[in-house]
Amino acid sequence: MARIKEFDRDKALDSALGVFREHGFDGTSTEMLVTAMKIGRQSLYDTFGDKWALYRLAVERYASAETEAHIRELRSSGRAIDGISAMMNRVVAQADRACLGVNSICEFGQSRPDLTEVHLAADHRLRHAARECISQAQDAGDLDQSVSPDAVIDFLIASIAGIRIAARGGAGPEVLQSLARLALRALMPR
Amino acid sequence: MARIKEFDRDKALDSALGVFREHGFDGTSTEMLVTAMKIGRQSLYDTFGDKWALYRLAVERYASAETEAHIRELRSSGRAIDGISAMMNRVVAQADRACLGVNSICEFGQSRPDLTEVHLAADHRLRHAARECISQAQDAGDLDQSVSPDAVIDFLIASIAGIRIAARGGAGPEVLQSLARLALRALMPR
DNA sequence: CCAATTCTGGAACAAACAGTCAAGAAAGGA
DNA sequence: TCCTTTCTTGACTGTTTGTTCCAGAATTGG
Repeated sequence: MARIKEFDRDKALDSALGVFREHGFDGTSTEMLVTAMKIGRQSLYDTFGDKWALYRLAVERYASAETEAHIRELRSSGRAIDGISAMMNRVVAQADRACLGVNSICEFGQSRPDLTEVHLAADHRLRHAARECISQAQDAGDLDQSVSPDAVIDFLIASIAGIRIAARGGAGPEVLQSLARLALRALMPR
Repeated sequence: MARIKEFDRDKALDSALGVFREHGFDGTSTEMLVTAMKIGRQSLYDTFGDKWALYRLAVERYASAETEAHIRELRSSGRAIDGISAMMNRVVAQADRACLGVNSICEFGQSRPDLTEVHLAADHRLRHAARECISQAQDAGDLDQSVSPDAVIDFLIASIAGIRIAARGGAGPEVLQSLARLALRALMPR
């Protein structure tokens, strides 16, 4: 058993994540992985099990980091609505890099229960944090009260996915910005 | 050269489309294709060239049919805004089947120029038809005038993608319905 | 400095892959 | 009937896949 050290493990996982994110699971070969991770083939299998386990781990890591980043933005400002804006702006700013979450949902749908579990966990975590923020914004009169917080989150998440797909399809920054602006418009009080 | 007859060709292409739509390009083997299409391997290669050509053709066919369906809904009613609603409702109603357009953009991004071309053509066609409809709705006071028609189309397309990703991720009909409703809300006059 | 551990590189594996070949069945027309 | 074209079938090729095995280099700890 040859495990690589903890420090390199995380860096290697990040490299694998980058490949999966760009090429998907089926589009990524072990050759591409060992090259990008700069470790031997054997170390890969000893450390991560097999290709699928590595993929699942990468998705898990990505989902966790992304969720954390969303929440950080949500809480970045005193006014809750500004936090929501900040979250969407971050998505727009980073839309040039493919989203592993959207990618994996697209590639596998609901066909892999262990993957679905990962998505559900991240969704649950983000939903929990966002609910609070959204309620605040509603109380402050910055968000329409007639839309339930859960519906708001669903809409924001779907809008984020839409923005990322648009970006992957070639849309420029100004278009993405407009998409985010319109998404927020849907939630404003009238 | 053994070409299969025109009638079967279309049915076979539809079958291939169904497989690609569910499993993507890399996730689909020629074995799966010949089984689903119910033709011999040789007929496949003689008729369609190779796997990639068949895929491109399937995407082209799908994009064309989907664009046509969107436009049909857009023009289904006297009031333009009702047409837009109808388009979104159709998307919600059919969201249980994966979208080959979203799928192929997710899988290949901008890396295949011949694919990008197909997407651009469909986008152009839909945009052209929708512009007219949106202008009408704006003139009728059913859509906010301050948002440019092109921005409206981009937003609608992105929202459709978002709805479809949500569906593939497991969202139920009532959630999808709510997403569509909120998307339209963003465009309403205030 | 030695010995155990950890990692690398290359070779090897069976399975699956996309694509080709050739022989024959089916069908259609004369 | 016979001949030509159209299509199916199954075997075949070379490549690539994911994974494992093994010998040796590097690193580590005592």
